[in-house]
Amino acid sequence: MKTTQLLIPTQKEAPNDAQIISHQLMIRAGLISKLASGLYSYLPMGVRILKKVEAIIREEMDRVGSQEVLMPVTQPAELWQESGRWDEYGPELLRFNDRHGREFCMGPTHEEVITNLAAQYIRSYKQLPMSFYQVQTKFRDEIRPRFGVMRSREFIMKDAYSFHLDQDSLQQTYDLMHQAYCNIFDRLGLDYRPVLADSGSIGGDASHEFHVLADSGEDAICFSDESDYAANVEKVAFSKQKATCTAQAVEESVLTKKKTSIEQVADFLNVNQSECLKTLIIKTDKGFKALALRGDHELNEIKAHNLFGEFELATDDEIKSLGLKKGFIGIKELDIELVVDYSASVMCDFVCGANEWDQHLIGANWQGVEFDEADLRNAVEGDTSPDGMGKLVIKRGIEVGHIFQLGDKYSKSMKANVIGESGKAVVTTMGCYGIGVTRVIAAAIEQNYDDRGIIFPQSIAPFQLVIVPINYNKSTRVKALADDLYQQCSKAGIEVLLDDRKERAGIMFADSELLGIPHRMVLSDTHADNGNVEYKARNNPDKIEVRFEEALSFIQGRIG
RNA sequence: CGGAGUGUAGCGCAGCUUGGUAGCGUAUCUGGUUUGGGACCAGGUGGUCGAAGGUUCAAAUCCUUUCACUCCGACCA
Repeated sequence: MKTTQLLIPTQKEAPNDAQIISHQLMIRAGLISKLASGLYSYLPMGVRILKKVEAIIREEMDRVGSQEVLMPVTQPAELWQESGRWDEYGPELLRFNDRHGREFCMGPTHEEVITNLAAQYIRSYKQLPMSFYQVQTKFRDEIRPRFGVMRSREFIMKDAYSFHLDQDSLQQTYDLMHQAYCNIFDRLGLDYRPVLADSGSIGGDASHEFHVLADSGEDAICFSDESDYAANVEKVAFSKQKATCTAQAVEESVLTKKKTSIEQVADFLNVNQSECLKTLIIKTDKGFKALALRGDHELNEIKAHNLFGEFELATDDEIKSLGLKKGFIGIKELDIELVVDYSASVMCDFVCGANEWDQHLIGANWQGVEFDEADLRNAVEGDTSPDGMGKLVIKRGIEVGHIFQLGDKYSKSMKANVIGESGKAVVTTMGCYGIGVTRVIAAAIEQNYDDRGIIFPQSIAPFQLVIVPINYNKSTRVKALADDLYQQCSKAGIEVLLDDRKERAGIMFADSELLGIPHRMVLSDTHADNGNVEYKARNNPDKIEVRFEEALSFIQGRIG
C-alpha cells in the first residue's frame, strides 16, 4: 500500500495522559485513538496489527481442534442468575435494561453463554471432548482503566472453553492448550513465562497465567534460577520447614525506646531484619488473631484471606483495647490466638516485642509458646524454590493469558449434562482459556522499543517492509525504481508500504521507525547511478547496500 | 469508592495571583527556497478558554455547582 492512501496520524509528542511507553507509542504511531476513559478506536495500522495477532491465535487454536464460534456481547440476566454470578459479580459487570425493562449485561466473559450452548447441543458422551473459542469484544467496567489498551474497559479477548466427561480428558486438553499458548506467544515473538496461578476456591492446582516480562508489568512473578518452577509471587506456596538451628541464647529484655518498626529495632540492636519477628494483629469474623512473621517478610493477604476469611488489620484503638502495645507486640503471654508463618516458626534466638512499652526481647525462642503454623507470607527474592531446586528470582510481568480448569462450577449450575456410557446423565467438566488480544499488542511494545519508537516483531508488524524513496516526487529515476521495487515486492506477496509522500527524508525515516516496520529499503538518485538499494533492519543500526536486481530475493531472505 | 491533580486550537503548553476584546510551539492549508535524518521564509485556517449559574460596565481570570480526564490503592485478560 501507499502511505498517501492510508490514515497514519503520527505525532511528535505523546498526550499528557499516556503514562507508559506502549500507550505513548501506540498513540504517537497512530495505532489507536482515545474515545473516552478505557475506550479506544483502532486506526488502520492498529487494525492490521490486531488482525495479525488474531490470525496467529486462530491458527494455533484450530490446530488443537478448537472450533471457532461467535457469541453475543449482550447477554440476558437469566443466564447469569442461573450460574449465580448475577449477584456474585460486582459493579464491573455492566448491567442495563432494554425497552421492555428486561435485564441484560455486557459480557465480561462467556462461561454462561457457552455452557448454555453446550447444554443445548452436546447430548452424548460420544461428542466429548469438545472445545470452542471466539475472538470477541469484552466489556468490563473497570474501577480504574489505565495504561491505554493495557487495562481498558472494552477490549478484545480470545476466550476458549472445553467440555469433558472426566478430569483426565480435561487434563489432556488443558495440556494441549498450554502448548498452543506457548506456540502462540513464541510466534508473537514475546519473552514470556507460563507461571502457576491461583486456583482459587475451585480447587486443584491446574491454573497457569502467561506473563510477558516487562518492567512496567502490574504483576510480580517469580521463578527458580535452577528449575522450571514459576509462579505469581502471591501464589508461591511454602511448606513447613525443618529448623536448622537450635535455641542457645538466654532470653533477655532490652530497652528499645520509641523503636517501633522492624527497621528501627534491627538498626538499633544491630541485627538483620530477618533475625527479628514481627507480630500483626488482625480482626476476623471470629475475633482477633495475632500473626507472626519474620521481620523481612510481608503478609500475603490472599493466603490470609483463604485461612481466615474476611479480615482487616486491627486499628490502633483495637490493639489498645486488647491490652497490647503497638510497636512492641511480642509472642509471649498473648491472650489471643497466635498463628505463625512457617519460616518464622523455625527461627531461633530472635528479637521480638516484649509486650511492654519500649521493651523488646533478644534471644527469644518458641519454648512455651502455643501457636498454630501456616503459610502466610509473600515470596521474596532469594527464597528457596518450593520445588527445592534453586533460589527464587522476582520479575515484573504483564498477564496476557490465563488457562484454568473450571471443573463443574458452570456445567452443574447450568445443567450441561451428557448421557454417559451407562445411559445416565453425567455433569460435564470444563476448562477455560483466555488471551487478551489487545493487551498482547501493548505488551509486545513494552518489550520491543527504543528511543525512536516501536520495534515490532516480524509476526505482528503492520507491514513487513517500507520503501523510502528520496525525492519520489522530483526524481523520475527514483520514482521508477521505487515503483518497480514496490511492484516486485507486492507480487511476491510481501506486505510492503511505499512512502510516496512529498516529505523530506527525515520525516519518512522517523515515521517508519516510530511505526516499527521491521525492514526498510531506501532509494535515491545515488542509487539510480550505482544500481544499488540501501537496506536497513529496524533492530540493527547497520545499513547494507544491495544490487537493485537482487533486492527482492535479498528482502525475501530477510523476511524468511 | 477513598486520596491527589488537570481541563485554554489536532497534540504540547503559557496567560489566571493583580478581571480590560485569546497567545506560543507543533500540526494543518497556500506560495516560494530547500531535499539522506522531524528544514527555512511569507501568508492563511482553526478556540462558545470543559459545562451551567453568579458577581461586575467588563470574566479564561473572582465565587458556586457540575461534568470529564489523569495519577496512587482494592480488581483483572
